[in-house]
Amino acid sequence: MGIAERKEREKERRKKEIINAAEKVFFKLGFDYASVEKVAEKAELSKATLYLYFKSKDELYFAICMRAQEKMYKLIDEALSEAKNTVEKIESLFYSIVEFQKLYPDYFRTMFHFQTHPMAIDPDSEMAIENKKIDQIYINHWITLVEKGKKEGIIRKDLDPVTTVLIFWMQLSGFLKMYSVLQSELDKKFHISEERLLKDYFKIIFDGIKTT
Amino acid sequence: MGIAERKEREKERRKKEIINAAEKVFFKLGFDYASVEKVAEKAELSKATLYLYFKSKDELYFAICMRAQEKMYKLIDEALSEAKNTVEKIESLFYSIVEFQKLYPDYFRTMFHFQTHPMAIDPDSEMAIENKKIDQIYINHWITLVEKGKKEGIIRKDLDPVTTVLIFWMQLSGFLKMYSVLQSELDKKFHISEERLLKDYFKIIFDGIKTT
DNA sequence: TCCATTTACTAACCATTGGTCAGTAAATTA
DNA sequence: TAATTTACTGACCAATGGTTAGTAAATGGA
Repeated sequence: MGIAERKEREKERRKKEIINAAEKVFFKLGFDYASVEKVAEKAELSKATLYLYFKSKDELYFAICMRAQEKMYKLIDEALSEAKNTVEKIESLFYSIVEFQKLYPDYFRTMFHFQTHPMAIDPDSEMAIENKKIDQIYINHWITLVEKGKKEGIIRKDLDPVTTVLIFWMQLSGFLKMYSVLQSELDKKFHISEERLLKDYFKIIFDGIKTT
Repeated sequence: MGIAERKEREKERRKKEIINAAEKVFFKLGFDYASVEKVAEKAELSKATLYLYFKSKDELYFAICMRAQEKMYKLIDEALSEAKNTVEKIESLFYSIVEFQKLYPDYFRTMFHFQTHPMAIDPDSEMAIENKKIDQIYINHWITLVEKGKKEGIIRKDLDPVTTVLIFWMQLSGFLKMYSVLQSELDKKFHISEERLLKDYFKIIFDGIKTT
């Protein structure tokens, strides 16, 4: 039955084309000001057709979030694989997330917006489950990294690994969100260079986590 | 000319009544799902009347932000006035902002949303100028606090005060935003208590800033 | 007191939005 | 060739942020 498979492939391709168009529109206008109609135009389809492939504007947005997640974790994997020891691994985890925001500011913005805005995504949908699973894998990965750091005497003994990872993530993504907003006026308004800010931030975080 | 003054007072009162109504609606539904029509209903006025007092939905929202700012700075002032020395002052600055999010989660949400979403507010409007001025006063206040901390040997010499204050604010407000989102699932999903999280966060920040 | 003007307000409207549905033309199947 | 399924769309709906033309009452001057 080659036809069914071809149709399946074509359906997937169309879906990707729609996400490509959505990316362009959402990145340009942001979630609030982007319209489904504009995405449809960019995809050269009618709006009604988009709703055959995605249940809602939120779900369309979520599809982009999944691409963002993929990009970020890929970047992290690359950085971690190059690190020689636990210290380097923890440090490069930090830097690769910073790098993610710098390389793909639109993807970062999309991800953060999703994390901080309650959206009407079916939590039992295939996409949502896949998304959560991948997150969980990485979180566990980082927790073992912190545990290793504690054993090796790199990280303070009085810090709980789960709590530390959570704080690390909350604070870093929150910081980067603020960073992405302020970035343009950093020099003009505060006379601070980007490098200086990131360097000092790094110092503050790590000398807090490290054993002294 | 008592009439003009009475009219002026009544205008101000009406404006406050509208902000009160707006607060209720925005807090309940969030910026995106709140409608100007609903605010008008709550204020027992027509929508068109609201637009005589506020240029746009964004400006209405901004009025609530200013109340939020007021509340926060008031809380900070109280905490700082009770602190006995520089260490206590810096610590209580941290805690009072945390306290602000806990006491007035809606105001915090409003403030953060405004800070991270580009809004169509006239930057030359009276409100916007007033807002920026107050911010500037407090930022300068904190910078001198960090400078004092450096002189007294409490804060590391290699940190630039301006950068440090900026990092402190970006990271803390970002962290609290994530905290407000995750709060409800903290125990369920990560088996972490709020106190533990905040305590460890405090530890991580401060042992990074302090001289060792 | 009478009349012109200003003030405070609104009903009705507009363009745009996210989302729906009845229907169609082409591909597939039997 | 006829029936069915697939992929798609035009036209519609309710709700939204924002505007406009107009009204009724309060005010001020004669």
